[in-house]
Parts: sequence; structure tokens; C-alpha cells
Amino acid sequence: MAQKITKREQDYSQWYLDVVREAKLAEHSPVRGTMVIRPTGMGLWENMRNALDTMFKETGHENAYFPIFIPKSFLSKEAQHVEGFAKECAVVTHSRLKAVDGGVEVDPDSRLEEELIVRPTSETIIWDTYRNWIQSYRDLPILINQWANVVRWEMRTRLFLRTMEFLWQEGHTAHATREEAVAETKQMLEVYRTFAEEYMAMPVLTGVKTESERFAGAEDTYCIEALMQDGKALQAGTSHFLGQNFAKAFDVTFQDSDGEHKLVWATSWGVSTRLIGGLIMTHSDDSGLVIPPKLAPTQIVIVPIYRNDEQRATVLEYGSALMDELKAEGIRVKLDDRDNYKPGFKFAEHEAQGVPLRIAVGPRDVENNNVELARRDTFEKNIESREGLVPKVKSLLEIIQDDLYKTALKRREELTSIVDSYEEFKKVLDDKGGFIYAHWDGTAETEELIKNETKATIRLIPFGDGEEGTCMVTGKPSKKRVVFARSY
RNA sequence: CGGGGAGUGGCGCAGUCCGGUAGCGCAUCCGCUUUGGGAGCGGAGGGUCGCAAGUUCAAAUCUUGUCUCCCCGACCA
Repeated sequence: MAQKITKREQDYSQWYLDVVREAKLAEHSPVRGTMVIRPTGMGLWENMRNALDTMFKETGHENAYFPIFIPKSFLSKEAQHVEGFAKECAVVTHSRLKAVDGGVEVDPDSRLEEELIVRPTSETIIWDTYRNWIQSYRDLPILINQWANVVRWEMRTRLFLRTMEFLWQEGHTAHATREEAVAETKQMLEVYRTFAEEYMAMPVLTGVKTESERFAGAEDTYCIEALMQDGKALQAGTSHFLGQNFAKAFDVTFQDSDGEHKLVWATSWGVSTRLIGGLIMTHSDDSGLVIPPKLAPTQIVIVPIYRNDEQRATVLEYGSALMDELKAEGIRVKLDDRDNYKPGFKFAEHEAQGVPLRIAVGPRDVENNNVELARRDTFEKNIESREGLVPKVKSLLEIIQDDLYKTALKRREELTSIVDSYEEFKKVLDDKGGFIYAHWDGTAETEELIKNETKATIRLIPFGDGEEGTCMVTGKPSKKRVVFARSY
């Protein structure tokens, strides 16, 4: 069997790229750091988007759309925010090209009066808009989400994990009180956690970012943090309590019920196509993509097996009847009736693309009223009776979903360590990787030192109270352990 | 942006050192035989060698510039 996918233990980065390619999720586009998301990848994103969108609606949010172009002056209004994003903004300076012998060049006469920023995130344009929408406490809260593309001029890119243009959702809410905004921030973090666990089958830790890892312009950044198979962490989603920073910068005030004019409290929260990268590195194996049934664009593929036209007709009839029955149950199913590929080839191809369940039907199955069921995640194959197959298959999809989560959780637990000394910390980091719970004195200096010496960062500070101790580096007191890891 | 590697039919590569007008495997198309784990045989199509300049009688090959990708670092979701 030809091996088109590099083995994980041989070269994890190459394996990741091979999986993306063989699963037909995406490919590089001519401009550095940009990608074409292919139908399979987009199908996956659409399923993720639909699930999230439903959850956003259920928590009272509405979708809106704000422009991709932002006046340059807006970016400079919130100091932290500028500092965070200034270095990675694409700027539109001209409005047209002109033809010159055989090609085109930028028309110098078309220089814009005010240059435009291609949004790296939309806080500024949104808060500029909210100012006009908010006058009274009766206008609050504003609970809006948008699905959009954003551009960040990254130095080093990887398909899905970090691209210059990516698709995401950004929620932007406005509230009358601090408490309400904080509650919103936490609620949306919970939405992300639920989505990651229940749909992506990806266990995540939740917590607060340290000051150095915080979103530019936020008072607090909460995050969900996942652990990849190679022991590196991935920030999978963030929810920010923005305090009154943007309200101050954009002068967004409201008259409260007590007659006082007050600054609005804000949140923003987002997840991106980066989640697809996380999904790949959580479940996939050396045969290709593995994706949870709830998100799989195709949940079941039916592969017919035959020796001649007569058998082909019989088997296809049997297979398409089964397909119709599965479709009627709302299952996303395909019948692979291509005649120019052999079954073995199709098996390998659908495995590479991560279809969770395969049903093979051949003349023997038709005769015995059977099918062969094969699980993508475990490669387990069984002959099953055609009678009662549909409910069996439905529950099997649920079992696969569940098993993927359990397997991922077990691996995360195995890759999680608790250490007390810096020596041990370094050893665990190099030998095993993963999440490491350790005491830290709470200073940016110590955090920086650890990062410089070990490349590990504080992924999050867990919520709530923890066991007190002393910092593994400085010996100063620590209120609780924080989570370290090397990360993507 | 610094260090390293690489761009040659759709994909993977050889050819580059030592210039002489492009080849292999897979894929594609046609035909026949096949089909329960990536089919076999026969035939056919497809490349201005990433792009741009330069050197030369002659450039995939030498020189310079530039773009893109991969790995490692600094930055970030």
C-alpha cells in the first residue's frame, strides 16, 4: 500500500500537511500565507459554524455584518489595541491600477485621502457604530455576532493554524454593568467549551490568560486550551472582558435609570478556522483525517463491490435503498458509485478524508442480507444484518463521537503533569511535553524567564481557588498552580 | 524578519556539479480484462523546467534579482 502520508512519529509537521492535502481540506494559494479552503474543508467549517451559530442564537445573540475596511484613524484610538495589532495590518493605499504595456501597475493618482486598514479584528469599527446605537440603558445589552474573514500579516504561517486571512466569528457585546459583561464573557467561554467537547470531541481546559498573553485592549482574556497529540497546546478560543476601554476610546456612553451618564461595558469573543487545525491534530492518525461524526461533512460512505455489470446493478440498488433510508434519518451519507476505482482504493481514500463510518456492500451481502460496517477511528470491521441496520448505525455514530472524546481525554490526562521544581519542569517538558501544572509567583518577569529558557508559556490560570505553594523558579509564594505548555 | 532546505506535465521525483534544446513513477484519456484493502496489459495526451533580467552560438543547468513552500528561531489566534 502506497504511503502518501508521513508517519506522525517520523515528522509531525509533515504529517499534518500530508493529512490536510490527502483529506482535500485546503491547499496553498499563490499569496504567501493564504489558502484555498476546498469543499471538504469548507463542509467541515460549515458544520462547525452551524452548530456554533445555533448556540449563539440560543444565548440571545444576533448576527450582523460590519465592513472589512476600517479607517486608519480608528485603529489608533485604543492604546493597547494599537500596540497589539499595528505590526500586522494590511493597509489599502490606492484605489485603482492602470494598464502599462502588457501588465498593470498601481495608479499613483489614485492614492487614498485616508488609508484603509483591512480588519485584523472589528472592535474599532463596531464600537464606532455602537456609539450611535446606544443612548439609554434601554438600548442595552447589545448582543451581536458576525461571521467574517480577517487579515493579520503573520510572519510564519501554517494551513488552518495560522494563515494571513482566516475565517472566524467575532461576538461583540455591550452592557450596562461590569457584572453583566463579565457574566457574558464567562457564558461565551462555556459555549466554546461545550462546542469543543460535544461537537469537536476535543477536551479543553478553561481559564484566564496572564497579562502578557491577554488580548490587546482587554481587561481579562478567558480561553479554551486544547492539547495536541504531539504534546503541544493550542489556544482554541478566547472570550474577552474588555472593561470600558473601547467605550472610553470611542466615547460610548448611556444614560442609566438613575439619570447618570455612564460608560458602556464590553466583551468580545471569537473562534476561527484554526479550530480545524485543532481538530486534525486531536483525532487524526497515520491513515489520514479522523473527524467526529457530528461535524463530518459525510458521515457514512457506502462502497459497492461487484465483479460484473449484473452484480453492479444489484449491489447499487441495494446500496442506494440503504442510502435513502439513512438519509431519511438525517444522516449525511454518500454512495460511492464511481466505476473507475476499485473498492480498496475507495477505502483508502475515504479513510484519508475521515469519513467516520464505511458500509461495504457486495454480492455476498446482498445474498445474505448483510453489510460490512467499518469504523474509521478504530478500523474495526463487522458484518451486520441489514435488518435493524439504521438504528444500529445511528447509535454507532454516537459511540464513535463519544469514543473520540474519551480517547482524546485519556491522552490529555496522560500528557498532563504536576511538578514542583524547575528542574523537573524542564525535564518533563523535554521528555514528555503536554500540560504542566506548576507554581508561579505571578510576575511577568518570571513568566518571561521561563519562556526564554524553555519556550513554554503559561497557557492559562485555572478558575477558582487552588492549592497554595511556592514558585518553582523564585520560591516566592503562589496562590495556585498555573498551566504551562509549549504551544502552537 | 534571521538561519537551513526546496520549486522541473495534476502529484512525487531524476537531470543542475561538468550548458547542447527534457525524462521516470503515479495520476489523466481510449480499449480490453478486472473489482471483498490503493488492479493488469496495450495505446494516447500533457511541461516556454516558479517568475524576471543577464552571460552564451546555445540555459532546467551559470550569474543576479524576485515570488512561493517546508523546517528552526523572533511575533501572533
